[in-house]
Amino acid sequence: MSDLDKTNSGSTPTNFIRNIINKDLESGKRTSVATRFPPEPNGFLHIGHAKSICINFGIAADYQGTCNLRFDDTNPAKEESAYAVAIAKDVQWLGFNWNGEIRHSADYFEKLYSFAEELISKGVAYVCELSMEQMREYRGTLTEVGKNSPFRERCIEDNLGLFKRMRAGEFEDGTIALRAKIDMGSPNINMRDPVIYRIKKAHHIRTGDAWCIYPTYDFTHGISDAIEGITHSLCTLEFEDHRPLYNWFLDNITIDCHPQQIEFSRLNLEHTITSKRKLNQLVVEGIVDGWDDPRMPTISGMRRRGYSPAAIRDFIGRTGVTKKVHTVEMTLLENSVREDLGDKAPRAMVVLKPLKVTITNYPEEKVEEIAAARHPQNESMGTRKIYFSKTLFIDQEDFRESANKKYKRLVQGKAVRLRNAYVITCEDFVKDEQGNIVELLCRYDENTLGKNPEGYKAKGVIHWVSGSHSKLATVRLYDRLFNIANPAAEDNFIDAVNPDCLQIIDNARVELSLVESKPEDVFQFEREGYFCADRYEHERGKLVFNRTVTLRDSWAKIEAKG
RNA sequence: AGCCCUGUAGUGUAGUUGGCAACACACGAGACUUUGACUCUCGUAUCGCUGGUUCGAACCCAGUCGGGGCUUCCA
Repeated sequence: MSDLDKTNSGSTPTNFIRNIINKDLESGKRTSVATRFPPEPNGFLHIGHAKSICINFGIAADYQGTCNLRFDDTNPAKEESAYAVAIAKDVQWLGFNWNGEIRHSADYFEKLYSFAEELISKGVAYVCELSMEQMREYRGTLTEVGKNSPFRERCIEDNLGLFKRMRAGEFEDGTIALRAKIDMGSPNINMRDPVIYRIKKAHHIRTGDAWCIYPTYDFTHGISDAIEGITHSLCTLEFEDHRPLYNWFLDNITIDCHPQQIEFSRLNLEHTITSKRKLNQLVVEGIVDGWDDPRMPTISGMRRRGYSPAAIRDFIGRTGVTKKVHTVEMTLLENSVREDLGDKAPRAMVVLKPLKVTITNYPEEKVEEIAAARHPQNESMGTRKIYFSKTLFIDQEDFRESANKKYKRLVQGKAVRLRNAYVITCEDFVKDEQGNIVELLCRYDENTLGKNPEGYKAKGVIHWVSGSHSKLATVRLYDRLFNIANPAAEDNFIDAVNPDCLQIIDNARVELSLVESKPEDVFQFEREGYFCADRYEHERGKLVFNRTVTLRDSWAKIEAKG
């Protein structure tokens, strides 16, 4: 949790929810704060959930309150245990600890059933035998009021008996339901006698076959909040119209706690999709390699990409909390990632597209060991050994036969600094039959290790590795999954998938120190970007790195302008 | 169309008793640099629109226009 404090303390900006809580605490309406994160275990958590997690756990932590993790498992047809396991792990990985044991709405099924009986006894709930189609007709539309069900005035005793028979399994799915008796003429459709219990003869991941009737979300959620003593029930905007119903249930049952539901807007991210259905489609159609593919906006995908929990939390903090629909730029996320990794990631040199360089005036068998800083601004991170020899590799992008003055890399006849080593001058180059440059012939200046050359200047600094002291590695260059800002608005979002979202390089040359790296270790490959050793596939004998994010690249902008 | 919510730089937020519109990211210009990185400096808004109240309005009032959500026995 110390990691958490570092990024959040003091810098948490205020928002309308905190303002409400502050007032509640000042007025004495509340004396403590209790929140909850209530996912349905029907899919994997994504960046949108991260917002809800950060808000709920973050507020609880800042007010010395508690935050429960509760699985909202009221629909056995859609829920799976595997999702529940993955969700809990993701929450922990993000750096949060829930209060006590994991809760489940299913744990309250017996209480919920009693509360339903209470509503029936008070004459504000009834068993309705309208079919689903009929119920839809009776409900009316957005502009027309609904009409009362013919079963609405059934007597309390009959309702009680029928409800018991529902529980006993005497009716088939969809034939009968328990409804709240509210107002079929309400302009808020949620108040038009909503269903509170339906028949579902399905196996539940937690209660097994104990029940064949299941409470609906609206009935379950608020009561579960109240049972847990939640003070502020924070949810997304689409539940706004459900708030009157949330309150109605709590006002009509006997319970001594009435949490306040507060809605905030969902997180939308440019170039990203956060619909569970659409993310599933990407997986099913094999467009990505699974829910944890580094291109996915899932928590597990971002983890595999190399985004740290601190970076994700920082990003969420920067997006703020309001009720207005918004779409955040991808650069904001990338900035949080770079800022975090800039401090934490040790530097290393990796050549993605190797171009052989022969130092013509360097002795054949000589090898020099150089101690290179792991971090230019943080000496405490120490040094690693790199090796200089007659045969080196630089990146193909770092050499041109000729170039204008803006090009600060190696050009024939010009000098350049090899990062952490000597200044070299390119004298000649070799082309193959196809005209590709395959080798550079350069001289090195032996008086330039740790000092500037005398009488001339090196134009720039490029990275390199030694031919004899480097290893081959697989490097995956990830780019945004969608080129367009709002793929969700497309008729077919699959068509908007960026064809270049993954480039696999299997002959990258990495400096020797990287052989020691472990899965999930992060690095800055100098002048290229931040990378992490793959969580699953990276091993000592088979190095696999994923690009987390590139470095900011002002040269790309200059070059694009021409 | 009924009900509910929402409009402040390119983007996201702050602006809580009316008093020079703040911050971050992005973008542009420059400095520094053994990473074209980092860091630093400077620049960028007639607060959706119209009218009213006021010495003074992002903020108060009226109207208007735009964006979003709601018609699952989903959550």
